[in-house]
Amino acid sequence: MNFTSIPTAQIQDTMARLSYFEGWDKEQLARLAVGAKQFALLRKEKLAAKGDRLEALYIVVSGQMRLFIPLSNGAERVVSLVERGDGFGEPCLIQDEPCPFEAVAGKDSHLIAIDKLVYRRELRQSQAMTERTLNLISQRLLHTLHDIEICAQPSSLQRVAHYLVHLRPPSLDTEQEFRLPALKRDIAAKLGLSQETFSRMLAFMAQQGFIQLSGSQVRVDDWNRMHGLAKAGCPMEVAGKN
Amino acid sequence: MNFTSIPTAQIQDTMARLSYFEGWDKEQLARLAVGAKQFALLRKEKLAAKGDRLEALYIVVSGQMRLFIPLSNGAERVVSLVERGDGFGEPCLIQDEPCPFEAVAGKDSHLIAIDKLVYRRELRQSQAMTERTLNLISQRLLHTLHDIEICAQPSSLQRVAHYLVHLRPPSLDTEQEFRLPALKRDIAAKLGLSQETFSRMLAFMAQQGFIQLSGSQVRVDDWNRMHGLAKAGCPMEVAGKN
DNA sequence: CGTGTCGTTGAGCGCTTTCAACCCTGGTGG
DNA sequence: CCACCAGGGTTGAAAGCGCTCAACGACACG
Repeated sequence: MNFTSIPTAQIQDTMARLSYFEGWDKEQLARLAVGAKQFALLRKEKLAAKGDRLEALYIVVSGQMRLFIPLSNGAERVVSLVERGDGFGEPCLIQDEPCPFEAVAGKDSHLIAIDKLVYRRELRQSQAMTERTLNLISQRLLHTLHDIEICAQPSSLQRVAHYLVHLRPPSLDTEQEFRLPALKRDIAAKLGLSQETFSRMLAFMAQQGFIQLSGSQVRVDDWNRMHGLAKAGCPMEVAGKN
Repeated sequence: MNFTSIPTAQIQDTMARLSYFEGWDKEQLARLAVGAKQFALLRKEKLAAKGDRLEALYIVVSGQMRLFIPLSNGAERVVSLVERGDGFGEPCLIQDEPCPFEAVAGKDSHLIAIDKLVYRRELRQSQAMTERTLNLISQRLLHTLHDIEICAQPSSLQRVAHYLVHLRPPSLDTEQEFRLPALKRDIAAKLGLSQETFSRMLAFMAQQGFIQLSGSQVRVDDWNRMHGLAKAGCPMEVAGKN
């Protein structure tokens, strides 16, 4: 964890450019920046272990953080992949509870750490900030429920189909080609699948003409058919010849 | 859905006795009670479908609500079992998003519905209420993450063990006997297991001396051994004779 | 050209599900 | 008092799906 000593004013400046703080008061940011630190993490470097007491709110400035629950068989269940402009740790700080996941850098990253006490003090004193945070956490809870919905799908094929469908939102009316937002391994771990199964399902969908894929580029020609896959329990039929 | 026309004052009175509103201002409750309705639900009666726009915050006065995600194979993935004094729907109201689950009465129940507009107005105007709600939702997010952790366990035996361990909190230092907090069917659906598998795992744990059970009464003699089960990937070994 | 990371493919096993029948309990009405 | 029924739960047998292990391929980097 490489602390590059950076003046508060510059940290505040960086914060102002992050989507996390979009629309926040300038004075609010100034107060939050007090005692905040910026630092770098190397790929695979661990920031927090499951059960740790977090001492700060973390915001990703660049890179990516993998939040996951370590499993007894050595595997991981990815809970969230935090990209630039997003943060994590609010519920732990607010409730003073141990961290429910492990936080490891997925790439070389830069983060900002906002001191826990400062954070809580500001939260207590600013209605606007409390509201924003409530919105944020509500959003995140809904998002988590949606993740659960995906993982609850009875077959792995449906899980992947559901995931792809959920990946559409950014106006893919004309552009139906996109790239997977993370390593396939991590996506698999988020869907509760092994890397191998995820690969096989993608291959199957390609072979059946649901998608075309090269590397992490994916093209979906017919979203309706994809929706069908997500809902219908097509039992991965003979797949021999159609 | 049987609306028993009840005066606002009496609803406010009922609210004051619910743990959900513990410590809230009396005036706050009075304002929230305006436009609130109390009603009864019969066992299995549906209150909201997945995708519905909720028009109220719901608080359970008696009975139990099952919140679940319906699956394509007709099964359900229980997300939460809401008992007396708890509520649901806040994130949907706050974010104005469709309901991510289905809400059905698990038993004959009585609920209070607090009008969406009233709720949001009060939330906007009261720092205290925003804070409380933020705490509530944070708590719920952490709880949901823990549920994910349980469901992520690689074997069903570990899932059940984890679940039982998590059921301990209420000072079971002396009293290590308790009863399951819901129908086994619903617990199974919350663990992402079929009813049959859940039954088998309990039977196995009983046969191996991890627990004693009669009906929904469970006694755990050695919590350490149970912890062991939850973490170690004991692959349901031969179980023949020890 | 070696090394590390990411991903694909193949073969085999075993757990979980599914479908089925059966048991048990409590309530109801003749 | 007992027959009957509905709901909840248990148990058995069979089948399939996803995991594990392992080897291989592709690609980037130094």
